[in-house]
Amino acid sequence: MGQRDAEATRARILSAALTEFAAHGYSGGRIDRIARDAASNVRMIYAYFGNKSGLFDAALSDAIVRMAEEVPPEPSDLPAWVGELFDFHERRPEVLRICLWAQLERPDAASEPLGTYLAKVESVQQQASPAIGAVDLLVIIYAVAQAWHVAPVGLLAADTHASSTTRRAAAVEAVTRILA
Amino acid sequence: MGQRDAEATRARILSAALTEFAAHGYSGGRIDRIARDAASNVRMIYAYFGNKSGLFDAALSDAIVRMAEEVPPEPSDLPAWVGELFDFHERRPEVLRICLWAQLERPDAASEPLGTYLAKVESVQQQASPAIGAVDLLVIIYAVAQAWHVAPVGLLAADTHASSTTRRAAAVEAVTRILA
DNA sequence: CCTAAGTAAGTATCTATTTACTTATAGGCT
DNA sequence: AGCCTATAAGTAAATAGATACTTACTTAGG
Repeated sequence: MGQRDAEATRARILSAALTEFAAHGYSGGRIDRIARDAASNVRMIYAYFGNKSGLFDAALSDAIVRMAEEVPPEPSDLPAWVGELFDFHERRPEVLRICLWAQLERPDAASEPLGTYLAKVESVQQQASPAIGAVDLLVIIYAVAQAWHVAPVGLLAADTHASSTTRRAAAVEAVTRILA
Repeated sequence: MGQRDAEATRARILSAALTEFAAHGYSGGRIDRIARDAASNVRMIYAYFGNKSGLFDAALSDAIVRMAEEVPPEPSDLPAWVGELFDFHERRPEVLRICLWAQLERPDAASEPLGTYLAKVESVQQQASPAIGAVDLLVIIYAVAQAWHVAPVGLLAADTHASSTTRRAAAVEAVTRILA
């Protein structure tokens, strides 16, 4: 294990790719920058990931898997879960950003790793009411957790003395009321 | 007013730009395609809008203004308003898409036209509770209205027999409960 | 006939991808 | 053990195609 460590290089490239694509998206992301940031080489990227889209998809999957690990589905306490999702998005904004970008630029990419969350749907089913189905409930909770990240900046600026604490509380309270 | 109509050409370019940027984003959007789709010319785009970012910002502002006109703020009945917002996003997905893209690629662009919505904050103030402030409430409502457009595709696929009608009802119901 | 709308054909730069090359390292052979 | 070599890791430089933006020109119409 000297300077030649395939796994380590691969991991560095993946990490740099997440940063780059989260910041600039797929078509805005630059292979050269990723190679430089990873202290590696353009050629290695193609050796490991085939092409740009392969790299993007790998970075995306990696990010989703990481999220699924850090914020495991918790159907028994959905208000608590929205709080944890909120925290995660504050802690790791790159994950949400690359997901949003994937949604816009490559909507068909990496729907796979989502299986973890899908498994939760059934458990939620019982909490769902006739007015709001299980999947719709999850979709809404997911949206509430990231609401402040997709809200127009101009709107947020209106909140002169806002803190992430009060926002988090608002998200939890909203989901609590939805379930009431 | 023959074939030479500056206003009409400008409008065609703007419309084509909205379509293009909504589909591919700022850095993915192609000036040549916009010129072709507008049945105009690359040179005209630069004559009217200066450069690519000028064109993007113009298309974005135009879209936001159109939204503000079609779905006017209605603080007195927020559940009804979320329903109308939901309908608007179904009717004109380009507007939401270009807004999301602006959020990611050019977060500082075009916060101006949002003033219309900001004016509503005060009216909402009274409906806000200590747990959820006025701005946060608007942010959440805004997020719920577009929830199905930012939800991972894989999650939506789980909803085998979903319709926009039931989704709309879910959004309205969710906001109703939040306000209860 | 003069101004502004419109057109066509560049140009310089950028960027994904490849080709041709160098160096480290694991493992078989003596 | 110590050499030798096949293979995988790493590098540098070229290429081919896009793409934002310009320059030089043409034509409509008041």
